Amino acid sequence: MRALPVLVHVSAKTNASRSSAAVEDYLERILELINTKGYARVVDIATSLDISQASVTNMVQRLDGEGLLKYEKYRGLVLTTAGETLARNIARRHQLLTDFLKLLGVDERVIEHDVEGMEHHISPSTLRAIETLTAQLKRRPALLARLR
Amino acid sequence: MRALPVLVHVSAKTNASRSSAAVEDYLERILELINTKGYARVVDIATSLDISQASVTNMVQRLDGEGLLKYEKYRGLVLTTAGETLARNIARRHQLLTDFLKLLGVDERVIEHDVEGMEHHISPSTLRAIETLTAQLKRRPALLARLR
DNA sequence: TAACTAACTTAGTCATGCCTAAATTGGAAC
DNA sequence: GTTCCAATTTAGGCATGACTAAGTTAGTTA
Ligand SMILES: [Mn+2]
Ligand SMILES: [Mn+2]
Ligand SMILES: [Mn+2]
Ligand SMILES: [Mn+2]
Repeated sequence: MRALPVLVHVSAKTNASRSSAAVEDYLERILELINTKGYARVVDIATSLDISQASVTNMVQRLDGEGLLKYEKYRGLVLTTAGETLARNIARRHQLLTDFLKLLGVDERVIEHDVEGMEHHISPSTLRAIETLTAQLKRRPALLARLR
Repeated sequence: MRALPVLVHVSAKTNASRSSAAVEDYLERILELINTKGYARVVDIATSLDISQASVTNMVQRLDGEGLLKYEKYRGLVLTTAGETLARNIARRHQLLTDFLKLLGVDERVIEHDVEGMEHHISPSTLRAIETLTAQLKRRPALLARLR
């Protein structure tokens, strides 16, 4: 009689590891479209992200495969709970960074650009730190004035 | 007699456009190695960035092609003026972000990780804003204490 | 000086994401 | 019910940047 395997699951199913910046950008924009238009069609996502429709179709199918949204060919899509959680999370980072840089007086266009990249590299503890700082700064007009 | 071409140079030579995060990481590390060990060999860069030697050789040849460093096969490399400028620039962003997050009391390991990603998305004006903020915060111990 | 070997390069492959061009689909208009 | 066409999907490519495996090089050592 042979010994039973000790480890049955080494890793459940190539666990959703870490989301890439691209995945976060798609999810964030999809949630935003759903919140403002009520739905997110391939053409909307493509226009909004300035990416070809073909690329969007491709990514949407991939996100479906990863369980971040449910997609029906030629029809439409809805975020799953997992997808919406990720979307809200990246949206929060985007918003916080934007608020923070606005407080510092950085130009809107630059903020847009920089935040779009930085948001993908903010750990929870860094997020909290900047959140706290932002809150404190907001009640110190004197200091804020000196920052510009 | 045919008409002469009107546009000889549409774009000098696919100008060094914008450096990728990878290029910046390589240049930053190369400069750091040169400053601490006096030279940067392929094996050093590979170990330091935790990337295979083959990948480093590949990138080093590419950076040579882009005029960011001079490379002699099997021998060694030196940064060009353009390469060193870029290297110092990314190093500065890295340092500033690190200082800033340290001030906020973020854990060293987290800082390392986040800065390594964020540093590639900081425009000059955002850099200046955080620089100013950091300087002001440094002379406000009371406020800093409240941030932790 | 001949052998050894760490460092290096080359060759071939892969994943991620993006593109254009060429079908396909399905709802709206006639 | 057909036709039309915008939206969508598929097919085929390309750039970036990483990997492993298989050579090559050159400096050290015996
Ligand atoms: Mn983004
Ligand atoms: Mn965003
Ligand atoms: Mn980096
Ligand atoms: Mn760095």
